[in-house]
Amino acid sequence: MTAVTKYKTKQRDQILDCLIRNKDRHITAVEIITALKQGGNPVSKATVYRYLDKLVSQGIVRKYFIEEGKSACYQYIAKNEDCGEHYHLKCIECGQLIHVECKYLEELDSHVKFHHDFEVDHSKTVLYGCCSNCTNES
Amino acid sequence: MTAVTKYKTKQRDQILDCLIRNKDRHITAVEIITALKQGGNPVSKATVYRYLDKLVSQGIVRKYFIEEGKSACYQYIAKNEDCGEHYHLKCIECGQLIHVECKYLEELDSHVKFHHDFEVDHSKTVLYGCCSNCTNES
DNA sequence: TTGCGTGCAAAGGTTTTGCATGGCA
DNA sequence: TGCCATGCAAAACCTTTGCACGCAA
Repeated sequence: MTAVTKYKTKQRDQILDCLIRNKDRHITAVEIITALKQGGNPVSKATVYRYLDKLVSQGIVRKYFIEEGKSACYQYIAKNEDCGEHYHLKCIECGQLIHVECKYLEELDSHVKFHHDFEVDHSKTVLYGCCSNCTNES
Repeated sequence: MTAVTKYKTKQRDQILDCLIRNKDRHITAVEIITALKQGGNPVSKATVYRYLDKLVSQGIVRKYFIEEGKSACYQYIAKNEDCGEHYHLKCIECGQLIHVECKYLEELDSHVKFHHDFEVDHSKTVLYGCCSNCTNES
C-alpha cells in the first residue's frame, strides 16, 4: 500500500464504473482499456494499470492470476460483502467467483494455524477449480 | 500432453538436475537459465521453456503462478510423493512453499465438492498467508 | 539417415516507467 | 497554486515461435 487516491477524475470514474458493471466476473486490464475505448471514453494503459494497483491495495478490487501466467484479472468487491471473512472459489472455466460462508471452511483456518503453524490470508487466497455448471458441460 | 520426450540430451539432463537440486522449493525458468549459465553449462531460453512444458505435461514438474503474475514457478515432484493429493501453503513474506500432507485438508476437497458443488484443482490452488517464522519476526 | 532437439534472434503480449502536460482541490 | 494524475512512448519482462543447424538413436 503506497500512495492513496486523492483526486477524483473522469478516468478513474470510468475505470471503476467498468469494474462495477462487471462485478459478477473478472476482467483483464486490456479488456477494461478496450471497453472504455469502445465506449468513447478512452483511458491510457498506464492510467488503468496504475489505478488498478491502487484499487487492489485499498481492497476495493481483487486481483487474480489464473490465465496461464498471461494477464492478471481484476474483480470489484462490493463493499457490503465482507469478503475478508470467507473463502472464495474461482471457476477456471467460466470465471465465476463463488463466495463461501461456511463453518467448515472457517475451521480450516484454525486447523492450519495450529497444526501447520501458518496463518492463512483470506484476501489473497482463492481455491481454484471447476464449478458444477462447467463440470457438467465438459 | 502433446509430444513425448524421445531423446536424452545433455541440456535436458542439466535442466532436470537443476530442478531436482531445488526440489524443496519452486524455481523460475529464468533462475534455471541463470543457474545453468553460471554453472558453465548454458542452455538456451527456448530449450528451457520447451522442456519445462514437456515435464509439466508429463506430470514430472508442477507449474505455479504465484509471483504476482510475473513469472511462472516450477517445482520437481518426486515420483513417490504424490503431490496431486496435497495442499500448498505459500508464505507471502519469505516466499517459502510448504507442502501439506494432511487428512483434514484432503477432507476439504470432498466437503467443497459435496456441499458447494465445486471441484478444487490442487495444481492451481495455493493457500496464501504467513508462516510461523515470518509471523514471529514481524 | 531420420527426425527430434537446440540455439539464436525476432516477435508477441503484458506491465512498468520517465517525463512533460493537464487538471483537481 | 501545489500536487497529483494522465498520456505517450519507450522500456522492461517473460514467453513463444520460425528457421537452420546439430545430434541422438
